[in-house]
Amino acid sequence: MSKKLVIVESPSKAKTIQKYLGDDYIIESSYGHVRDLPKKDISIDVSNNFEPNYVVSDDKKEVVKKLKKLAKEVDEVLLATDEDREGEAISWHLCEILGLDAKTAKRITYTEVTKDAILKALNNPRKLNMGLVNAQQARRVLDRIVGYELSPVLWKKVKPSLSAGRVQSVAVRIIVEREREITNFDSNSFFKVSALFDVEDKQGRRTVLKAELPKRLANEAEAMQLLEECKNSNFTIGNIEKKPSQKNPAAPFITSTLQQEANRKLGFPVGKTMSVAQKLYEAGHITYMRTDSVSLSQTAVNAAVNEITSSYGEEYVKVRKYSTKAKDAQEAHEAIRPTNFGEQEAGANFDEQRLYDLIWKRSIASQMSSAKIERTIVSVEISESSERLQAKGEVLVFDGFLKVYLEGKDEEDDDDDVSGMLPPLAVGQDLDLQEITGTERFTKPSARYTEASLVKKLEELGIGRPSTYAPTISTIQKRGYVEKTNRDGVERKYTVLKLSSNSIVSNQDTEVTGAEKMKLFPTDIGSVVNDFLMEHFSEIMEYDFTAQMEHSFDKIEEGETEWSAMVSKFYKPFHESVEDTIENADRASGERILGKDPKSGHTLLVRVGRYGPMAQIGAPDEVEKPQYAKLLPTQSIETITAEEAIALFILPRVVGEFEDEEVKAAIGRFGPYLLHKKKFVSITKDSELDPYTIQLPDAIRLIEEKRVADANKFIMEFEEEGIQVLNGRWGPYIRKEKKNFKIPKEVEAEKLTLPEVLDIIKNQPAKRGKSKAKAKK
DNA sequence: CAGTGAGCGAGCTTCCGCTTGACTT
Repeated sequence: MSKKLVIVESPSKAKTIQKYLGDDYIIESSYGHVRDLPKKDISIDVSNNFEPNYVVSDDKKEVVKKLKKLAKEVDEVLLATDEDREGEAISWHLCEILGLDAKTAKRITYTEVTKDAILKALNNPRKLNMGLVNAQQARRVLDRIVGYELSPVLWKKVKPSLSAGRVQSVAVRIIVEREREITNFDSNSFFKVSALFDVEDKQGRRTVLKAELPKRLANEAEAMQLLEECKNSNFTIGNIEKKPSQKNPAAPFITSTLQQEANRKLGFPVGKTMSVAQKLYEAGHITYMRTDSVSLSQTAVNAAVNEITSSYGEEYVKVRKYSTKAKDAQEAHEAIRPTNFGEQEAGANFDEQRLYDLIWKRSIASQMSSAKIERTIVSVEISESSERLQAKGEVLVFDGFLKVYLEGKDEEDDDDDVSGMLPPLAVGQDLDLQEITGTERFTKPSARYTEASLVKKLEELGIGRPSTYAPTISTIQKRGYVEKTNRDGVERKYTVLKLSSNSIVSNQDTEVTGAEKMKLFPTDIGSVVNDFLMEHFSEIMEYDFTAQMEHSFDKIEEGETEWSAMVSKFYKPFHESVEDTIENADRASGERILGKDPKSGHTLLVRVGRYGPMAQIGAPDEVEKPQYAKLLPTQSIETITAEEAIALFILPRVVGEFEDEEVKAAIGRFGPYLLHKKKFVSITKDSELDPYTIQLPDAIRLIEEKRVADANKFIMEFEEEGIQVLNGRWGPYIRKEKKNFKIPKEVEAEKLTLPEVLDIIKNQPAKRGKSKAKAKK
């Protein structure tokens, strides 16, 4: 019997396929790409047709060794990597390292991991598609050139260790531009009018009908005028309009929509969604989670139909085919769905269970009938005004897919005020007015991005791939271009006019506006780098740069263009502008001159310095030694005012004297602190105190609290050995010569003896030392 | 652990897209 080796990309997939095939087949996994350009330098021979220097990555040496050995033992190797550009390239690299002839090697593909699909694929092997492989090489080489030529420009002109790239730099641009849009937004106020009427419901009970003025009124005077007219008006039902409508379910999940929905409904950051989904995938509960295809296999549709029929009834079934919107989608996999629809619950922990539940519901709902809704719009006439009010009602006639699942929204529309069922009403009916209010509202700028809504935007622009959304978002945060933070809102007053019992009262109310939770904000360094790249490398920063590139890749795939010719066409002008920029561009610091310091008369400016954003008094030509102060975490060089900048120089500030020594307040690397007798005391955020305004009594209290905490810190001490057992933030730990050691959970710290302590120190596992270990080499 | 911001120079940093583990301060 002849043996065959089938190579796929993912080990979980290998396991599944092994179940479908007999002992004649050995299914192994390549764990993704097996060769790549080394990290240390650009590794492309520009003068030799951009020849890439591919090497087997360190973490793939073992895999490659195993595959080589197996390839020798079998009669045939089948390349079953994903059916997309990257998958085709992996197969080609496998040929290269396994010594297979790329012209004759057997390539098999399938877009769903079902037994039928796999067997069909095995019977229809094809040859390697070198067009796809070459398009991938162009993609790889181009990304390397952009990343490895642009980043060093930033090291020279902005700050070391920064990075730029086709995907990440555009992601940062999106965030920077949105922030500026918000900063420059002029909020206008307007008035919304709504009325409450007393009416009888079906059972004859008094109930409330809410009606609104469909349009906005420009100002208080207009609102007041309408209310005045209403004072002496009668209100009657003018018209009742009923409109049947229907709602359709959303398509099954792909990576980007899963990330968005898990963020909206479960509050997961995108990286968490991916790692939880990975666990579900490895346990065999769901199909592959990195996909851009909304299609379901026939097997899956049948299973969903069975489940819907038995759980909800036949009238809830509607088989639907979804097509993928993104035009650059590669559709190498199915949509993300449960592998077994009969399994309503799965997952090893709460997070996995919740994510599985979401996937199960979304997939099931995608094959369910539409919800039927009857919308009613009732107009209310005002006898003394030409305006009309409107009441909207919605009745669910048939729930359909809503029985299971409704997609979440990114922003609540407060305009969309649909209340459920309306009471019975008749045309010409008179209405009893309870009250009418005119409420001042404000126009809002576009919302800041969350991780998930940024993924949505990137996907719309065709930038990035399912496997890179989460890593990209983490990269731009790691580089310090973007921060995910909360922001407190500010109070805002608004006017409410209320007409009731025939008199109009005007009141001021306050609301909190602009509060943000887990939103992406650009940092100053992010803005400075963005502006620099926009000025000197606008082509790469264009939102459609990737789309244009994809267009060229299509031509390579079709064999119209050589991949190196395409890269060359891009490289020449790009490299020239890199050299020109290095030669001629000024350093970028985002410097803004805010005016003069009133005390010294010297220039007051803000800029990004070596340690981040700072304010400075005195330009280099004015004074020998300028004064510097770091900006607060909430401030930015783009929006800080001169007053705020001057206030930064108040620190360090002497609060007063305590026990014959000065108490100083300042802000350091770890936030605000007090300094007294050479001891640091943090001014914690929750204490509502800050170093600018803190007074002596509060300062003394903090110092004394710290003394108590320090006193409780010591559990025991072995002075001769220089060992202490201390209470820390994460529980008790051992300290020796400035090194900390973890105490195993099961050990009671209070009862430790010296030999036990020494034992813990000796057996402490090495710290995670990836970077350190490498540095030593 | 907390205060820095001159200037020099060595050595380092960096991309995107496929995959999983090995780590948790």
